[in-house]
Amino acid sequence: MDVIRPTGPFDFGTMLKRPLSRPSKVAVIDPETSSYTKALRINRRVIPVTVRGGGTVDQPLLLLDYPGDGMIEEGSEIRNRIQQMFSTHVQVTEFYATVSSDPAWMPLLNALFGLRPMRDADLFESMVRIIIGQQLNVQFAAALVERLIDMGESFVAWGDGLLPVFPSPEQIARLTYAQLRERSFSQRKAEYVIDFARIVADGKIDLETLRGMPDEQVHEQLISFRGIGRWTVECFLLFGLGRQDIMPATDIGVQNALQKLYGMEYRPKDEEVRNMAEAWKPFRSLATYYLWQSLIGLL
DNA sequence: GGCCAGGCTAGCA
DNA sequence: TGCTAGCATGGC
Repeated sequence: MDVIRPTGPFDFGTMLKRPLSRPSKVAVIDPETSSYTKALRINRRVIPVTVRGGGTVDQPLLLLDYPGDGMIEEGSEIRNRIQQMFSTHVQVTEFYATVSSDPAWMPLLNALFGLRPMRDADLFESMVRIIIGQQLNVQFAAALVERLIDMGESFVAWGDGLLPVFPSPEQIARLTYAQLRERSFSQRKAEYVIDFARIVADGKIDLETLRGMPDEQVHEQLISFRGIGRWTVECFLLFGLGRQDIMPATDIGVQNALQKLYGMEYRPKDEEVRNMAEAWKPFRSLATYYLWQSLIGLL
């Protein structure tokens, strides 16, 4: 049994109960046992990994379970991915110190104490999910993602059954626009998703190289592709690459959350959002995540 | 039934 | 450079 010890506060149970998007077939969440299972693509292998929460919020544990259990060569990469996915290294205490001088934030901090951003396991999957999420309500976007997963028809053995795997770039590259159109994708969205998969499958971009680039350079690299605009890059920096100081100021959800948080009579536009966010540097990603969380109940 | 949703592109001034 | 109509579907 592989063990990760995040620094506290870290509330795994709350994280599982409050995913920003609806749970997906490729990520099995069981809030009762506080467990999360997902198949990770690592070096052409697909490995189902189960993460269980343990310990306390102040002294948390993450218990990893996967075939080969610590003995396989992918072990350290699995640890890395899980730490990234659950933001175990994020400086949440410093974030609290930064925003707690603003009384408006206190209810949010109290309700979500120990919550860390949940990131995507895989850069390709992350971008595809974000493209699909453009402009659509979260619920419908999640339904479209599920339909795409169904088309991949890829599974890995898990327990007594099979665990669905998010389609690879090659699998999506082989689809036709018409196939996605039949499943309620708009023509444009079908093109964006499939064209992006083809770019990756053809090796015209290596997403892994983006990990080492500064935010601005990632933006420059990605913005040139059709269907990828500023908002999409910012969400990719957040959910894919885990950058710490991103504020997608054009995001309608962020704008609504700020209007609600401060009881504003109008919805702030991007310029005003950027100005407000100056106060949350260098933790604007955490601020964004908490703002999004404030939209899904409890507050 | 109409407006809106975790936007983007192409076309136009 | 900056602005906006059109996209397309489901949720509320």
